[in-house]
Amino acid sequence: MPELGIDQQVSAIRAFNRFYTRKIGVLDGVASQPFSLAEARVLYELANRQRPTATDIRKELGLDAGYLSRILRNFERRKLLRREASQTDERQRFLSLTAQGQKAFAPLDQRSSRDIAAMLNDLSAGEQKQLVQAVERVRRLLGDKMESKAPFLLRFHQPGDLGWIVYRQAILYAEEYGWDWSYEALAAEIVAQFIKNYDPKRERVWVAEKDGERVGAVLVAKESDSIAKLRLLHLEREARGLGIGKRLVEECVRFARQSGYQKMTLWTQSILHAARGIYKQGGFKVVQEKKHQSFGKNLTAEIWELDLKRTT
Amino acid sequence: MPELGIDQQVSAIRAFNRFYTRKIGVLDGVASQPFSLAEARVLYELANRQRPTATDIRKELGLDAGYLSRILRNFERRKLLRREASQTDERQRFLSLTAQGQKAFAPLDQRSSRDIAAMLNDLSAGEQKQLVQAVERVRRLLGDKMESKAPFLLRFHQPGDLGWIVYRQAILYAEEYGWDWSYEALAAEIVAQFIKNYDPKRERVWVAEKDGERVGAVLVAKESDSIAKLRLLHLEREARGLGIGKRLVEECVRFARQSGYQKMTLWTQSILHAARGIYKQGGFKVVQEKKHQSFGKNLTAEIWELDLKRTT
DNA sequence: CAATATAGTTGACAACGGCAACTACATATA
DNA sequence: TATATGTAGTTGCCGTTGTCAACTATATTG
Repeated sequence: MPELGIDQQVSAIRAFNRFYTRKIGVLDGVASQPFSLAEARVLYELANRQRPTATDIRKELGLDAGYLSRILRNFERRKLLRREASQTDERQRFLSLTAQGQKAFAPLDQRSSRDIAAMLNDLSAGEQKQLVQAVERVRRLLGDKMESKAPFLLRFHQPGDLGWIVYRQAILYAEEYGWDWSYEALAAEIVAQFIKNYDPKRERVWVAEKDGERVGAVLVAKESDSIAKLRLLHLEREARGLGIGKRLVEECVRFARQSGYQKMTLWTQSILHAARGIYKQGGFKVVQEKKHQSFGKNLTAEIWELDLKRTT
Repeated sequence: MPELGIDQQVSAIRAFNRFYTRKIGVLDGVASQPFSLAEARVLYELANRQRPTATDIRKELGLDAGYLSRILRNFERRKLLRREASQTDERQRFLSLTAQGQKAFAPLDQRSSRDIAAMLNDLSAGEQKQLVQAVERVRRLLGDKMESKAPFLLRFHQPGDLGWIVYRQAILYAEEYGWDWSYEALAAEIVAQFIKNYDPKRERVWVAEKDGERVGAVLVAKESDSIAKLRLLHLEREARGLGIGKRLVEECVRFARQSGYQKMTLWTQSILHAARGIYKQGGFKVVQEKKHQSFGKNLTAEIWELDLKRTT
């Protein structure tokens, strides 16, 4: 990939800022007639909070206190706003929209939604999804802690998932541990064998998704009639520490029990600390260790096992 | 994937707009002291165009003509701006920054760059790349025709590329033709075999990138000492029609000739019209056809060949 | 209790920015 | 060639937006 220098990155971001500033300007439709931009923003806050104080809004929007005071007085005069004195602090007053205020906000809100819907409508379904994912990625990268509605979701596999697993594992282990292409070969081989002999009743893939993007996966393969093998567990960096790995392994164990296996086994490397922690937590025990040279590094391989008959 | 309704998409975009508006506000540092927002924007345009007229700027920024006129007069009074009468049209005057104007613009520009650089600096290298890619994707989706500096770029393979090929092919053919998971099995198998027996001198992978993202790939595998096999050619939808497929195949043919193969062969399906067109253009000929049932569909497979000794 | 901080208000005032009338030149039409 | 229409840019008018600082009233701190 042609590495971009920091300057090029900066100018890419600046270009985006100019572009998007204009885009938003167009979407705002030169501010919604009866309200100035600042008023519209205040209105939005009033509509989307429960009984804020003036200071809450001032801090959120970074407005001048005097200016805000006048905007609010104006709203009150127009009977859009109600102010109720606080019991605990007589300086502050709780703000809320009146029914009339709600009514005034609605079209403004709808217009904005309609404009955006129209914009989305020019895109195909796939592009829409890409757009939403891209903007959410930007927000997440720039540190907006979005309370993702669902923290994460597990599902069975879909077309492309197994290729994705090879793709991501190869990159992850190359970046983090410097493993060479032979690891990708191994992963591809495992996946190819898995699909070719796929037994839906006794084998399964789980993919973890967060905000619509794949963030991890694992698969259970049949080693023998009584032994299940857990393979290719991995989590994307941004999804670690959320308990997703634990859930994936738990699902595997549950499935293996249900499918009548006696034992579950897995093969891993001693340096994969995060994964090891998860296995340990899941009740697996190391039963064998072996130094070897693979993937361009000196490694210590480990075989772990879990007895599925015992209820831990 | 949990399909988002249009409403959820709209609200995701709106949330982003609010978030990003604030972000840009912060980056602008409450407008750069000696200039108002509008002035700063005008200054930016003046600095980044060669001899625009007032109307050019007015249209670009959507400013009121009177307002702009005053801003420009103000700049001229401050000796930041030079206006030269046009020969061809005596109504208009060409605008350009004086040396002093450049000097006034520089810190403003630097500040903006510095702020963005600082923001980027809080991210890891990988995250920076993701951010740039995400904003560029947004721009592209929203129809900003960015003259991508390089239309596209071909490179050899890196970790993850082969997994990526399986991943994307499986999804593409599932979406476009409804092929089932057995195609993914085949692709994974091909890739696994390819890596396992990889012969750097006589085998090769090309990946096409556009704006830093993979958009297509192909590989040349050794069928026998004298026969090369072209495999797994594909292009992402957004990269079609740009001549990338043609380039990929040309590279394959060139490489195969250079590596001493006598003949190049490939296997494809009659319904893959786009790919077929590229093969035909590359001089390949169909030498065999066969109906078969695979990937959950009734298909007609074709074997194509190209004699590498003839110079077409 | 005095000192200090916080919530919110008010007046003064500079700047922003939209509108419309206007000049000067250019282009189309007959 | 005369006339109409269009475009580039300027100017005055004027309401709106938004900043600053002074001020009141209540809370908090030590």
